[in-house]
Amino acid sequence: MATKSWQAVQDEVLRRIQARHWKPGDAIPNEAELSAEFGCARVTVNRALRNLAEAGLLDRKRKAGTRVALHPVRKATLAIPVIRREIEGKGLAHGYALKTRERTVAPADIAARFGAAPGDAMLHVVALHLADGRPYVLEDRWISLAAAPEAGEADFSAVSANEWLVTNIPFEAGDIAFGAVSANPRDAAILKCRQGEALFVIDRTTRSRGRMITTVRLVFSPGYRMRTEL
Amino acid sequence: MATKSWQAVQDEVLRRIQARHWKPGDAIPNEAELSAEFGCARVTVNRALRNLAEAGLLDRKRKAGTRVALHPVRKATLAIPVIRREIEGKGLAHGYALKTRERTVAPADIAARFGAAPGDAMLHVVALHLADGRPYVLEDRWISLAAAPEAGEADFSAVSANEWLVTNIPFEAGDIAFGAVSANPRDAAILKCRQGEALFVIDRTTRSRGRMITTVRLVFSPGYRMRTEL
DNA sequence: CAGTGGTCTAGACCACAAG
DNA sequence: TTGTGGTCTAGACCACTGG
Repeated sequence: MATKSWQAVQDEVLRRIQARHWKPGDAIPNEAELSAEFGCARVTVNRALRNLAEAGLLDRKRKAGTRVALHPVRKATLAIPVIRREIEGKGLAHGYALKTRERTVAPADIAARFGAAPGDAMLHVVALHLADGRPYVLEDRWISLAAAPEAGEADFSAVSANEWLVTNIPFEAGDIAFGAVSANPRDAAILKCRQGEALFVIDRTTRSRGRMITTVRLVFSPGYRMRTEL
Repeated sequence: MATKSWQAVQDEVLRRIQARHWKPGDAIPNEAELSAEFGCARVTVNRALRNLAEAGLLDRKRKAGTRVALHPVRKATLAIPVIRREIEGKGLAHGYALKTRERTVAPADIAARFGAAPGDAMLHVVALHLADGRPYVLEDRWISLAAAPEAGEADFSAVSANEWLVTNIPFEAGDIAFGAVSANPRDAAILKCRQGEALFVIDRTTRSRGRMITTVRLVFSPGYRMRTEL
């Protein structure tokens, strides 16, 4: 049997897992044996197995070998585009309205998130994104002027802070959380929904050059759903 | 300059992007040139650049070359473990209580999701997962008995349908959506929260052997947040 | 047509971890 | 200690696609 490409090897291994030929917890043959069986180079097998391991279907350890994952942790990959492009990607017209933009000191909870001194200068920007003229998502953002002084020059009236940051500040790392909140009076007023309505939110903080740059809460209009395949 | 491992190459390329040495939209040198500069094999450069492209930071096309992405689409990878393990992973005790389990025909909306005939036999299972004795998530699931007849034998009183399916039905593909809903009377009663409270929900459908197997709505207790790094 | 990324190979050495 | 995956190399051919 000459299984050539790494994708063919991956497919065959996947087939054996799904056919329960190799069961969860089982050790599968090592790379040398598989490359002999498939009649290909070991690197080819390595690429296929590495890929499956990244997908969570295999557990690999040096010396211990490769095993079929007992509890396959499905990895869903969410694409998080710039908001304008997310809307345009749905074939809708993107609209944008800056609500407030003010230089101020960070309130305690925000400062804590930044690990910043409470008195540090920050920029607080609130804006609404629209899709075909209807409220889509409320962007409530804090930017550290100590970490990103360039942001002090941008006025965010035409280009959203979301987009300005992506194109102007090199990104490094961050964390993101998803949740649900009840619309507070401000949310309801801006998004034109009822108070207390369930809204999907994303909280994101971004670090760059080792420092906290920005933290944002995105509050989506009622009914918003974030989808992906797995 | 001898930059050896593919990770070192990746780091150096990342550095040049973040330092705006290579700007968004710019074409960067081809693999042969970079491998010469770094004093390594072309495959090593290929691995580094491929990785960055998968992460959304580079756009690669044959003949056209490699460019720094104009609108880097951040990819967040969500790990979606079995619920029991998610709870145990937080150091909490997992509890489980089956609420209802009934053989019935699919209501129209569910049948539509399955692409099944409205009269097809289905299994409807509702259960509550607890963390340290407190309601954690409500699992409301439909299973196609036509596609997974083995499920008819399982009673789901001790092992949740979530876990039973993962260990007994080979997975293939599916889609997943995240959103927010207001607690309806049943949700509120089971999760012991107020009606109308904002709840985070996950809707997931899973296909296997080319057929729809199951669709589930997970309704989380108030305050639940799903986190990840990016 | 020709340049660029995509992949394969055979062989080698290394790094980690189980016993 | 030793087996296993992780990676690197040099060279080769292929596949796509822009000009």
